[in-house]
Amino acid sequence: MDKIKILVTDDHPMVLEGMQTMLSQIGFVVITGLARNAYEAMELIKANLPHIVITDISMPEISGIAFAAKIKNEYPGVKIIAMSTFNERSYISQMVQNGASGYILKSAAKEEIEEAILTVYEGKLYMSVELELNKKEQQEINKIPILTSREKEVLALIAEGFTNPQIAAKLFVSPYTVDSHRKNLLTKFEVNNTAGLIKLAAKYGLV
Amino acid sequence: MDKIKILVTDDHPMVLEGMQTMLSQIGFVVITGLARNAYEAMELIKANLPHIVITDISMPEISGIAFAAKIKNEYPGVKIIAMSTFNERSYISQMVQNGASGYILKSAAKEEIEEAILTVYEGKLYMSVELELNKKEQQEINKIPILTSREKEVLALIAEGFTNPQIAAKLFVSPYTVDSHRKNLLTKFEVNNTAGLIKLAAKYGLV
DNA sequence: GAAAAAATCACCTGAAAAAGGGATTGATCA
DNA sequence: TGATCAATCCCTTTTTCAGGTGATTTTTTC
Repeated sequence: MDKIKILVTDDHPMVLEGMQTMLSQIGFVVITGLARNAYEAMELIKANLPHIVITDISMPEISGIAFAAKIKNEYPGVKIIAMSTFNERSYISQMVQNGASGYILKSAAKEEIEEAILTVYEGKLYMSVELELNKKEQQEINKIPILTSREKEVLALIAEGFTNPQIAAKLFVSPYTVDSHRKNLLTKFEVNNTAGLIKLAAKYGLV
Repeated sequence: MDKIKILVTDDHPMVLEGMQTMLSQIGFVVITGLARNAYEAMELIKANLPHIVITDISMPEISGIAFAAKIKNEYPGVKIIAMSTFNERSYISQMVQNGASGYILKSAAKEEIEEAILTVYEGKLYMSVELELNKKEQQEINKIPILTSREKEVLALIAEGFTNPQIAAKLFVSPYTVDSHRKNLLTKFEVNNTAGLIKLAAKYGLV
């Protein structure tokens, strides 16, 4: 079979180096590019159209989250594997929201990266095993609701402390509409008031 | 002159790989070991006595901070360069307290690592230039309100999504009392509704 | 032992949110 | 082409919240 084309994006040269070394030891992949930021990466994607983009989550300028959205928008076929350090797993949900198919830690060993690439290449979802410290968290991730873009907007404004009328004015829609979105948010998050909503949203890194 | 002997400690294999590649490109250094944790590192220090130990700050089991103290205690002559990601710079002072002579970010390029090694080897202090943007951060930390224990209780229950009457029942007090606490919380956090309250509380790690 | 802070309780008002119902339009997709 | 979903809008009732004002009783602190 053809080799799986991979592009790696990370603002840390050290991580790029490490990734390059590791990936070069995997027979079935070929590195089509190493980028230090989303701009460079977009150029390289345009030039080479990789199968999979492995990207860091926290990068200056354009974050991995925004980057993922951009990729999915312009190249829906490209799979994305998010990469982060341990203490950033609150962003998992955001990455998944924005189209990531996999999530690995920077502490991942070669074998895990290999598995992640294969799994994602087959169209499945790969979540780092080191993430499942317990079953509860795993279950929780599956519980993270998928929000529409409008719902995300409304959620963000609610979190900022705006009331329905204020939000309605900002979005140029009727307060009734905002109320609908709000109700849908409560339903999706399975909570019964704003406090629970914001707490969960904060937990999942959505606000 | 003799080459500068360096040992690198990091729990992320990728970072070790990257460091190895980078350091091997610097003429005047030689890697005497790569360790994934403080235990391994102590063994390697014993065996080879490096001039400089470059260590990650956040590691499981023994943190970089404790590790630095250990090194300085047993091998006072060994210089230490702390390494971290961007969002950990609050630990700088602790590392310096514990004997680190240098601080670099994992995003450092080869040239900076080179400079850091030379500077530290000469007995001087090296601080990554990229660190200085924390006046706002400092201010924000000072803004975190001091809550009474009762307020913390109430805040936690609000965050759980309970209403004032429910909280009152749980705490065996009047709903009026809960309401008072709630209002004090809003005042202390300088917000005007629950959404803002929970968002801030989540940000500060209080819920 | 006095002063300050924390915790408690009370009442009122008006605004907002929650919970319930339903309806229309347009886009997307199988 | 029929189904689904997102986004929009509408209505009512009940409950909760936010803002204000004021007071008493513990507990802590100086």
